[in-house]
Amino acid sequence: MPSKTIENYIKQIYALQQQTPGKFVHMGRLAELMKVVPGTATSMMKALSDANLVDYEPRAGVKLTDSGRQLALHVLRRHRLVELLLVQMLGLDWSEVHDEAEEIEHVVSDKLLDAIDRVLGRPVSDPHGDPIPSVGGQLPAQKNMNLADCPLRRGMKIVRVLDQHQSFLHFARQAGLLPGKAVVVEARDPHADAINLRIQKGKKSHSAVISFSVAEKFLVEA
Amino acid sequence: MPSKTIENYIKQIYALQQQTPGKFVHMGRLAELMKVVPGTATSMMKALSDANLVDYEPRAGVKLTDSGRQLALHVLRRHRLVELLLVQMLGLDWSEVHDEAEEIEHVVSDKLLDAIDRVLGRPVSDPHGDPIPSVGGQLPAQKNMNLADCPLRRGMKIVRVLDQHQSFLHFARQAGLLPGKAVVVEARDPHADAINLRIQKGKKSHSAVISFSVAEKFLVEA
DNA sequence: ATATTGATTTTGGCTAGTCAAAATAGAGAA
DNA sequence: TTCTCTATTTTGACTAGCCAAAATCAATAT
Repeated sequence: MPSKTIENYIKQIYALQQQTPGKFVHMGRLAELMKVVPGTATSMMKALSDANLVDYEPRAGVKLTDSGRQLALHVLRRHRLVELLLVQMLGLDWSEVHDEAEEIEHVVSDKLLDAIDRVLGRPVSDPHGDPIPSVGGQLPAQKNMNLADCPLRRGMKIVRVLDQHQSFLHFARQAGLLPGKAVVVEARDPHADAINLRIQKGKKSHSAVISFSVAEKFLVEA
Repeated sequence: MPSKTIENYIKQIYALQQQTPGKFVHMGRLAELMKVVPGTATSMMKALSDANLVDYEPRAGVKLTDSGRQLALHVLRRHRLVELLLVQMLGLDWSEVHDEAEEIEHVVSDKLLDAIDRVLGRPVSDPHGDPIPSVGGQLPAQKNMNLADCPLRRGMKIVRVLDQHQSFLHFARQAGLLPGKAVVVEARDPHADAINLRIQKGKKSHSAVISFSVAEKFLVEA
């Protein structure tokens, strides 16, 4: 079994590869996000390469192999099912489950994972709207718009929040920007880096202003 | 935070101290149960002694300090609440939850633990009848009889099963010897090392024969 | 009082994962 | 083409846990 450390490196590489598909993940960036010095990342990548989890090109970077991607998706499935369990069955707040799941994801057996999947009713996404990979490691292709590029003055529904930091999620909830909520982009001003929103809250609605970089964190559909 | 390894040593020492209260736990026995060589146990005990979790007397053994016992009970609380969660909310079999909980018990935060405790309705014992320590580390004193020393021909109720090995629990269930079930000891023959039981199963009942050492694993009350 | 025996401790060495700091390679500037 | 700068890699060292095997202690037998 891969250690918790290995699973975390693989998960991080997977996330970085999503940002720039096809490109190598560089040691500097990886080390920074894993909070280790670059030399540590280098030696770890050699180990992962020996384990056939990554392709490592010296001075270029790494890419996940098929089995590396497989592992990443398996960890992601554990993480997201655990998050949903914590929110739906144990009543934890959606803003705090990410950190809890970060630990638990490494100790969930396949049998337990299936039990969780069953009691939750085979869900397809977690509390933040992130899709849950299938047992076989399939991830439904989601090509969503976000609040920075969706049509203006049209009713949109939030389907996913990309930033899982606790403080950001607190802000998101306080603003009413939760998965499932309806929202309209009323105007965008690139020079001011400002986007005006109207957010539905039951029968009422209120407005809010966010920057483009924040808007990109909210995926929406019509 | 104590590592998973430390928590496991402390838990094991606690269990051994329950068997022979007041006495030192010897390195040989501890090493055997932790599946390490004796030298490893010795050096670990020095570390735990430095951390003020045990009192270590060279060539005599160890005893838990107050904070060691505190830690043991905290781990036990996590273990037993997790077991109950797995059985009651996730539908896992009581015979397999021990091993799962063995891993999960090391990654459950206080906040999550309280959430589990809450949704389970502040339970006092786990699926095997083992009492759950309080948040403060209190354990209700249970002085139960067992099937080897309880009165003959009297209706008894099983309250706890001490052996958590999967195969033993399979046997226990198959024999109908689960916590909550009614049972009568019909006869004991020390020379044959045999105890005759009559086990209630709904309206019906069936008989079984077990040895004294097995009988000691079933705690009962009138 | 001495020798034997068995448990315990010590010593040296191993792996996983990490850091600090020196060495090196490659991309771009001159 | 050569120099410089920055990212990357290498080297040496550290901690937590572990094992193998030699050394030591204490209890018992002689």
